[in-house]
Amino acid sequence: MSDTHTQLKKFITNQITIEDELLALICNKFRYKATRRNQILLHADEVCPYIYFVNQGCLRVYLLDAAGKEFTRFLITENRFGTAFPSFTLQEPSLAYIESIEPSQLLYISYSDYQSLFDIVPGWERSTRLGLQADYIASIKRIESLITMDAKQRYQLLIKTNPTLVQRLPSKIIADYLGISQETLSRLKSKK
Amino acid sequence: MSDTHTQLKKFITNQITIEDELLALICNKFRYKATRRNQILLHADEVCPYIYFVNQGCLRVYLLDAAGKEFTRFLITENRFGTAFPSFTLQEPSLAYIESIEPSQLLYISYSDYQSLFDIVPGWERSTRLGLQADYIASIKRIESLITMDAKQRYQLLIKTNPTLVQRLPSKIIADYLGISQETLSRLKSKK
DNA sequence: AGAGATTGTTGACATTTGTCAATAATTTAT
DNA sequence: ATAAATTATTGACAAATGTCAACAATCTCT
Repeated sequence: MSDTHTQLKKFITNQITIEDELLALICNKFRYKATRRNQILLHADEVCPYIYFVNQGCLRVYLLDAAGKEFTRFLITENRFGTAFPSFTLQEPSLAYIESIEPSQLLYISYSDYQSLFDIVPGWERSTRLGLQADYIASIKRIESLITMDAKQRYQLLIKTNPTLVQRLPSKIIADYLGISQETLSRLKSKK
Repeated sequence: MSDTHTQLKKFITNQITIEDELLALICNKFRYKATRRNQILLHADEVCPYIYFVNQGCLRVYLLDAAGKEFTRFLITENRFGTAFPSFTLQEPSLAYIESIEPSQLLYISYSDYQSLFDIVPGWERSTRLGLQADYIASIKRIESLITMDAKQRYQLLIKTNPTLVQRLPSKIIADYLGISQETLSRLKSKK
């Protein structure tokens, strides 16, 4: 486990002060998994059993409507946690799919292990709260961009806040993350 | 304090099991405030000093762009917590304003008292985490509605999930909460 | 109760964005 | 390396929504 869990350890010790034994207690609950490109980790209507920590690669949480159109709820890259959050948290069927859009190296923990850590490890609740705070703030910013900005402004914001993502992912996916069509994004790019 | 804090107590005991003395310790940090209609509680560019709990009435967290256009980030009604979350959490200048759109009865706690409770009261961290989880899930649903639905669908969803809000607030505010113009909303309503 | 302010409605038109389709470019898998 | 699949671009057009303006309806405050 040594090497596979170092990023997770760093993530946690960045948030809280914690003894090595307790940190190990947390890390022991996380198992390692490598995925291929486009591998589906969760289908809609399933209850999401895991929350993932991305060591390497990229996860995409997306919705699929009746017409087969896809909408990207979240993109999760290195050193971030990600899951179908409502489904995992409430243990109810997911509206979203999870896939690894790149070959990825992941850690994952089951719902029951995740829950047990709240009682077993002092500090885990704080670490989780801080993570949630950050994720919630990010989602507020996203809502704001969706209600106040047009397609072009949102694209430029994304380039500014997450330039790597834009370079790294097919623009098809960037487009539906921004809530616009592939064609509109293509036109935005050519017009400056 | 008896009566003014009963709703808050109920909110907390709904989430966690807690002894009366500890619950009192929490409640003691919350002060009471009555506001008039349209009273501004926070201006943009100020660091938000408080998080509010709404006993009665309604808070609105909104953005104002250079052209004077308003965008409603959140509406907070009875028995919910609300604040300019990024500003309060990170103690940085707010992009948003907070106003009470109705005459309201509020409880509020300062940032430092809020922080101190994490260390003083076992259970407060859990209560906060659970609240955050719920708020984060709500914001994810909102993002989804913004990227997957058109104006009409979003309006119908709001009617379904929050019928009271739609009746109670001026449709101007409902419109910019939905991210659409007042005129578009007016047309949606007449066309069914 | 009534004046003034705010909010809501409607029409005409502009703008943005989406959709469909054809083709080009790129990537992937063998 | 090459064929097949995927992704990106572009054009023409349609649909959704925004903007501006005029007016009506409704609140609100004294």
